[in-house]
Amino acid sequence: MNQKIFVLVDCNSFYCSCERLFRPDLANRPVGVLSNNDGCFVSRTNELKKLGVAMGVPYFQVKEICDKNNVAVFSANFSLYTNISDRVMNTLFEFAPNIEVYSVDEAFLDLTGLDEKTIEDYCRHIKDTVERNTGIPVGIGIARTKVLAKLANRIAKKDERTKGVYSVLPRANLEYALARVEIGDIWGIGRQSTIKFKMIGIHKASDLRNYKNKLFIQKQFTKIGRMIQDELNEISCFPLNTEAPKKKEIVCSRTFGNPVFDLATLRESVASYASLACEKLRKQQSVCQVIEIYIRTNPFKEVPQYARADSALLISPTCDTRKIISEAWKILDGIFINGFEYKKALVKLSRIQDSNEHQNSLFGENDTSEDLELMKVMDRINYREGHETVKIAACGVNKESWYMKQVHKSKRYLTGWNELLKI
DNA sequence: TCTGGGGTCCTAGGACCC
DNA sequence: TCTGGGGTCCTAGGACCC
Repeated sequence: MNQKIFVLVDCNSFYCSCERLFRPDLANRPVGVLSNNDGCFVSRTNELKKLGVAMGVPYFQVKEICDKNNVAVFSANFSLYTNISDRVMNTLFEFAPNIEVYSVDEAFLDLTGLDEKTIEDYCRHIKDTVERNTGIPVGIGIARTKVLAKLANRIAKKDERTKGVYSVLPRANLEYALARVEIGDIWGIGRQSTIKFKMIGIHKASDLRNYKNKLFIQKQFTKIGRMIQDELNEISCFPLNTEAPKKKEIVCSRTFGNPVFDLATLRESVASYASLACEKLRKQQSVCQVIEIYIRTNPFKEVPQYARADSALLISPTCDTRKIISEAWKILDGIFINGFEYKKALVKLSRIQDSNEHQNSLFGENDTSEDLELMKVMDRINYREGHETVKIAACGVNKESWYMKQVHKSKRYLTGWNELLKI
């Protein structure tokens, strides 16, 4: 039997590592990156983790710790991270023809067929090359299945003796890893399932692997649960997906920098999010037929609460920002109630179809070639000259009242001519 | 004062059909 | 007393991921 070999390459503290690239002075300082609006920590270096700052914790709750320990705190700079991610992935493509770019900081490589005696050395070579080419440190896990590669990767990162590469191909390593990793730390097993697993006496990965009643697992934890169990037994269930499929839904939402009370401002934000969503829609050459709008107040604040969503089905699918905004506003007007303190709005496009395959409507207003050409020109200008160089007037010009706060943002070292690193 | 954003998959249950 | 059976399609909501 031709046994598969999956390798998971995962960037260490990815956003933080990106920030460090341009600030070598931060090499030994704790670094953290915040979510939009400078809300919560979404990336932390080991130094910051050691200070007890947990993933997802609100910044204001640990600000004192950060100040006291000279933590370098950054607002998220996603265009920078995406750019560096591309460089990392391009380097990985040199090592394997079949790659699944799983997220901004992770990729699975199919290394089936390589000599198992030397595969660890090969992976160390991959690791060194990525670090040399991009400056981003990575950890690598090697296994027969994706779930096990994830598990191996976890050990590679946690255990310094591995020096960042760990293989569970050897029997002894596999047993060691399975006995050590908690059930809740397995890829695909979240909080709810962890509770259920523990109730039936499954605490470690090895417990699940050895559990005899597969039917029960399937019944209680769905098909996915059974597949995870199989993967722990080195039976591959999750294949490598080398092509990124088109999105079936496109969501754009933001928390406001300041609370919003009036419909006019809410409309501006919804128009802006709709524009962004439409750009993504056109980028994958799709049209959509359903638009959903959601607004809500701040659930953390002691004020009267309100949240509501509604959607509209278009007669003819479209990717025209103007039509989407006008529909979005109709929905918004229907769910808006005066007197609340709004904190967030969301735009979701769904029933997405291929733009050249969808059926035109006999009755609705289909996108004309002029409409499509206009959108194309807008996208081209904005790509070349920067986001919102041209935009629909509905998005507003002065976004200060609602636009997100980013007090600690680093420069656009790679995407803005005026902000290139000076040496 | 201050708490993120963007996705996918699965299942149960209702609507509907013959 | 006693009230079909089987199938498909769709959607909402839960769970999970990074």
